[in-house]
Amino acid sequence: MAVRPQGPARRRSAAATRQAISEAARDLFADSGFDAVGIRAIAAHAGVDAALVIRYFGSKERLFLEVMAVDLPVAAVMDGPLESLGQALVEHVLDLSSSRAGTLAVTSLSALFRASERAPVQQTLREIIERAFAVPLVGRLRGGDAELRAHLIAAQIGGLLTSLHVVQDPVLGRADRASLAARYGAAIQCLIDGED
Amino acid sequence: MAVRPQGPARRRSAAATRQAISEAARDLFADSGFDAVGIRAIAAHAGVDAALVIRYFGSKERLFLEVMAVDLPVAAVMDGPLESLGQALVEHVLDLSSSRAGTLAVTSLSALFRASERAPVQQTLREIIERAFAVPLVGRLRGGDAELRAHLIAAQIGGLLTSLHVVQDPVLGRADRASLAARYGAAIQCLIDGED
DNA sequence: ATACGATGTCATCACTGTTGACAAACCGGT
DNA sequence: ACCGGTTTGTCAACAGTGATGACATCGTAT
Repeated sequence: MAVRPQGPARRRSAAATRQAISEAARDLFADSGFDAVGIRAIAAHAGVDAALVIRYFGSKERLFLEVMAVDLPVAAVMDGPLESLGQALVEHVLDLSSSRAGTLAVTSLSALFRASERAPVQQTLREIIERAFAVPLVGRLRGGDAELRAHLIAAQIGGLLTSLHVVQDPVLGRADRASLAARYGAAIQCLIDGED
Repeated sequence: MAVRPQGPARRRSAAATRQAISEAARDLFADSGFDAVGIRAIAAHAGVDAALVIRYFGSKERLFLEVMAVDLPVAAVMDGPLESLGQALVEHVLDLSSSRAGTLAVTSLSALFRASERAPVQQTLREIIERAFAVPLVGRLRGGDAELRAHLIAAQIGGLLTSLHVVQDPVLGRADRASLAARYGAAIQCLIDGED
C-alpha cells in the first residue's frame, strides 16, 4: 500500500489526484470497511490533503459509493446451460477469490453490505442484484414466477457470499469445493428448474 | 421512545440504570445500527450521563454485543417433521416480523450483520448460527456431510433474511407468502433431503 | 505582465468514544 | 449521631472524525 511520493512542489492535475484518491479509497475501504477508514487516512495514502477528498467527491459516503459500486462478475456463467447452472454458479462464486478482479468484487460487496444502513448503499445493492441476476435470468427461466425465482437465486447466492466472507463461517471455509458446489448448487437448481 | 423521567435528585440503583441503558441501547441500535447511534444519544434516552454508559458496559462495542446478541427463535420449527421442514422454516422466518420478539430478533440480526467487520460481532453471529441451525440439525439430517448441509441451510436462511431486511429487495417484499415459502422452501428441502 | 480559474493548504467547527478527577449519596461500625 | 468507605453520578477534557470556508499558489490566456 504505497503512499504517493510528495515532491517539494505539487504537480497539478485534477484527474491524477482524483484517481489517486479513488485508488487509495478503494484499497482502504475494501480492507477495512466504511466506518473504519477516515478521509485523513485516504488522503495520506493518496499523498493529498484531506480537504481535497471532500472537494473532489462531495462526501465520504459519495466517495464510498463511487469506488465500491462494482458488478458481481457472473455474466459469463449466466449464459451457460440451464440444466447445470446451479452448480456452475456456485463454483464460479467460490472461484472469485482466486482472481484479483473477483477478490475486489467480493470485498467491495462485503463492504457495501455492511454499510447498507444508508439508503443509497441499499439502492446500489439492489441495482447490482438486478443487473447480475434478474436481467440475465428472467428471460431464460421456464415456468411461473420467473422474476421472484431470479431474486430468490440472488438471495441464495447472497447468503453463500455473506456466510463465506462476512460471517466467515468456518465450516464453509473448511469444506472442499466439490461438495459445496454439489450441495448448494443442487438447492439453487431447484429454483432454476421451477417445476410448479 | 420515551426518555427516562429525571427527577430533581437521582435515586441510586446500579441495576436500574444498567437496565435503562440496556433498553435504550436496544431500541436505538435496532432502529439505526451501530455507527449511527452515539453513546450520548443512548445516555439521553436512558436519562443518564454518557460516562455512565462506558462505566457500566466498558465500551460502546461491548454494550452493542450484550444488547444485540439474541437467538433466532426457530427452535420450535426445527423439531418439526423433516419432510416439510424447508417450507415450514421459510414460513416461520417470514412470520417473524409479525411478533414483537421476532421483530426484535430480526432487527438485531440485521444490526449484527452490518457491524460484522468487528471480530467479536462475527464470533457472535457464528454462535447464533451454531445454536439455531447446526445443533438442532446435524443429529437429524440423514446422509453425508450433515454438518456442512446444516451450515448451508443457515447460509440460505441468512440470504433470505438479508434480502428481506438488509437489502430490502422490493421483489421479495411484494411476493405473497405462499409462493415465497413454496419456492424457497423447496430449495432448502434439497439440502435437508441430501440424496447423495 | 496581468488577471483569472483551477488546484492545493490551513484553521476551524461540531461531533464522537473514552478517561480521569471530583462530588454526592448511601451504609456499616462505633 | 458521627465518621469512613464504597457506590453512584457529574463534569471537563482529550484525541479523533467529517466537513467547511478562507486563503495561498500555480498555469495559462489574453
